[in-house]
Amino acid sequence: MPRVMGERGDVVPLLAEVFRTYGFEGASLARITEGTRLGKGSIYNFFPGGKEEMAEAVLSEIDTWFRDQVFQPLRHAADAQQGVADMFTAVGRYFLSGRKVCLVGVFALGHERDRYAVKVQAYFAEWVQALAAALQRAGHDADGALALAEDVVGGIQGALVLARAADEPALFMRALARMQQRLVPPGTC
Amino acid sequence: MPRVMGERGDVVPLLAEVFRTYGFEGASLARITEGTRLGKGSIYNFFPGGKEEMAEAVLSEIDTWFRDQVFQPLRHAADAQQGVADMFTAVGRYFLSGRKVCLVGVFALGHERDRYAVKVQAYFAEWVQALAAALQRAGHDADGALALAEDVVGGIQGALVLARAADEPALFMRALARMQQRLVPPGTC
DNA sequence: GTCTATAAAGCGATAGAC
DNA sequence: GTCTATCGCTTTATAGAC
Repeated sequence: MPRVMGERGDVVPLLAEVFRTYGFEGASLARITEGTRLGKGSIYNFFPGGKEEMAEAVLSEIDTWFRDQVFQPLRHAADAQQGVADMFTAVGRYFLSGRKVCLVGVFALGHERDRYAVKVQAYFAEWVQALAAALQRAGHDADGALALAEDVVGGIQGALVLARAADEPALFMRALARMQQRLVPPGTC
Repeated sequence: MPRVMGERGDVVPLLAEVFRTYGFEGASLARITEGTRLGKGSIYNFFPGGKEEMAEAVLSEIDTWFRDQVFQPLRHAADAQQGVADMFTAVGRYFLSGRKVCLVGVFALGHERDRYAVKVQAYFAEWVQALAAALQRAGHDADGALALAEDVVGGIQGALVLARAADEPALFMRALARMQQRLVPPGTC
């Protein structure tokens, strides 16, 4: 059989884009078929569980990406300071310099939180924890590192809100730069 | 005719709650009638324009509340420092100490942003501007005040995301306290 | 694996009785 | 001003041809 086109994994990024654009309830099957260029039959062949399974797959892929590209580097970078800097670079790229929104954040604010509580909770908890560990290795005390990590992860989410509200992606990058500046001096004053 | 029950204005807060809980697309008329305890007939009597007009009314009420309770005090408080402190108090109360989400933030992240672009944009722009003005009156230079204002307004939105993701309202109040601490020393170091 | 056709339910909105 | 009944459309999901 000549596998004509993509596997299930190829569809997930397209699905993510649809969910990001319209939210879970707004992502109708009409919009999904349009965004994936796949018929309903194909979609349900890949995701027999329907929209719920699609969102689950999207969240899993996001989780994997952040674990590989952000959380693990934060935890295991030889130079903790550099690991934090790399996080800002990766995050700026991931959110397309402020033009892309965080789906987990969207789900967290909406009614979707209840259904995907575990994954939504784990995503932010792991991010804060990994960043706090890096900051501690860079010289901060435990309490200060945790507080700073919460500020930064929250600040990133808030900057995405503001950037999209103002339709001004540059606002996000400016906020990222300021947060990074706020972290670099561990013992300086 | 014995006016049995509420006027249009009494319905708006109930509508706001429904939109906050389910988002615009998720706020079906079934959920709206349940949340307002009004039949479809009554709803459409108050809001002939349907859901769109309902959301417009909700956004307008939010805008009015923040202008009266937050933006104007920030701009005209005799003591700018105290005006900023009052903002944190008002915001903490408004969002029920982190148990309530910001509808404008939800709309900003979602597809609703396009339809309500002007109001969403204006809400955050006015907030940042009013806070920056207060910070400048409190001793910050213009650029620093604007940057700090963006950090704080964004930080509030982000803290709401994190608090709801973790289902831990206290996280929001802790973030508020840290942001306030970051602002009070204008000339101290 | 991909499509079209279709079923059953829910949607926003309207009409008309009271 | 509030209700119930109903319209037409869209929704999710399934069935079956190819």
